[in-house]
Amino acid sequence: MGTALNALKLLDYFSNARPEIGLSLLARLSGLNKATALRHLRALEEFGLIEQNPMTKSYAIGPAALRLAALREIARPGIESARQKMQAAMQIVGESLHLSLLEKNGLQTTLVVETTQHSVRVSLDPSEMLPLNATASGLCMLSFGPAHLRVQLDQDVQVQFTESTLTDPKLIKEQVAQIGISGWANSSGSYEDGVFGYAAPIFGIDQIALGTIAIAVPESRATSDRLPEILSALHALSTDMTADFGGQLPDTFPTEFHP
Amino acid sequence: MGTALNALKLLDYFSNARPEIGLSLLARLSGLNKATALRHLRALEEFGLIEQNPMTKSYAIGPAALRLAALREIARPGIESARQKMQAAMQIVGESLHLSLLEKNGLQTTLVVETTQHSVRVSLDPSEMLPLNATASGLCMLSFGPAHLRVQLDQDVQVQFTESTLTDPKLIKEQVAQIGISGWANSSGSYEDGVFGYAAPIFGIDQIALGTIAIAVPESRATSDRLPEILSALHALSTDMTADFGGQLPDTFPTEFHP
DNA sequence: CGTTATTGGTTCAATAAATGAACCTCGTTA
DNA sequence: TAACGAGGTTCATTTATTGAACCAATAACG
Repeated sequence: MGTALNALKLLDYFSNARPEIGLSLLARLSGLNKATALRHLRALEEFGLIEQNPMTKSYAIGPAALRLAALREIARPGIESARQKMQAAMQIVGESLHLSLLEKNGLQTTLVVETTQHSVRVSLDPSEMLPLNATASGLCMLSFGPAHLRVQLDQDVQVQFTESTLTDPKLIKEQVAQIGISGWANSSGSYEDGVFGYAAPIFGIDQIALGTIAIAVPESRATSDRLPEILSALHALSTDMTADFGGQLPDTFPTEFHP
Repeated sequence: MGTALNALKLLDYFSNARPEIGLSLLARLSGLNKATALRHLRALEEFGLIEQNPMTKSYAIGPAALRLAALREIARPGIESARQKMQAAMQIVGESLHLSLLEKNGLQTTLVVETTQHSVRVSLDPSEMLPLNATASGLCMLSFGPAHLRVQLDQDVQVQFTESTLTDPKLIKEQVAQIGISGWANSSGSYEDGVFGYAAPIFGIDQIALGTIAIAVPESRATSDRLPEILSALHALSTDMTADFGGQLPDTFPTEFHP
């Protein structure tokens, strides 16, 4: 049921690591028949969501994506000013930032601003779904997001990404409780080795987190003396962006973050 | 033929003026049966390209648009730096800018940067297709774009938008020839009364324009003393953005724009 | 107030559209 | 040159899409 949806799902196979995909590979990845995949691609191409490289014959996301994003910005403003705030914060902190929003299927990285100040940087994939148990953003979301996320915690099996990934629901809940008090979350290589993350919530009108803002730092620069700077930037972004999205901070939310 | 495409076409009814649409209206606009429209909307919603406002029950473009735009930026970089350049130019010139790219169906406004310096400003709709005969961008595209556009000029009927819209193919061709020499195009209320436009081409690797960059000025500020400033900004954007998009200026392209 | 339109959404038989195995052609590789 | 995998096509079979009528709920109206 849902031909249109099946066609759209092809778009999910494009990612940072694989921005262009050929017909055969895409058919294999999606499990669809080549003919079906091709017909879907043609439909998407006609709309502009897919573009075929005339030389390589490979397919990539098309220009219509940009138009729709602009339209989205009109319907639900916030991203544009978020981008600017993140860019400004990036200049000060000198690290990559990413904004993630809670969507139907999970926590989606929506906006990435990479640092221009270091060649060793954390590079995030905007097509990625963030695991709640293994990332600072995810833990933050568990702590400040809708209750059903915490309920599901006991049901779902938590994936182990690295040695330091938390998978025991009990340990995760302890972390989450701690984050509820401090207001910010951090992760030390629990998703990817060598990547430290610091995240803070962005609240909706109902004082429940609708997304997170996070700073990702490579291990080599994740020294404790940089923490105050990072936390101060994070707190400012958290409060400012909550306001931008028309949300409201809970009364119990700390007025500043402490290490 | 093409269910997926029909579903996607629903997205085309969203615009600056109508960012949220209810089921019945959308069915009427698209000519689809309500049941069909609903099924399509549900499919799009599941993918995240559509989002339903739980209060008003109206539909709007969803968050997946942003994710796809980010993916597009990876596959075909350029927009992000284009945005920054346009923002910088906006600060200097103090007027709204828009980038339009030639897509399958015509010239699409892809990126809009509105001026923050004046309350009277030109506000563009990113979902709009620009008519080639009535806008500075369109004329510019006719002049520097692929040859088939000029061929079609004789076949298609040119729409008259205002009193000063050019509709005679002969007159249009004269204009286009002139633009080919000067390098930039302008329009004086030929699309919308009271809006002056100035546009310059952005070239692809084949030295054929793949898009245009334009500055839109309300009539009240479109005085001749501001022209040098506008043209200088336009020329810089034209050459810089051609480079950003991996393109090449034709050898005959002027090194600066003259009134 | 009762009436009338209009909204979002559902149902189900009729039908039109999607599907997939096999096939074709062409460029690479062994 | 033979084998392979690439992109793409064909067409009988099957499956999902379609749309008129219908329902419940809300808004508009005399």
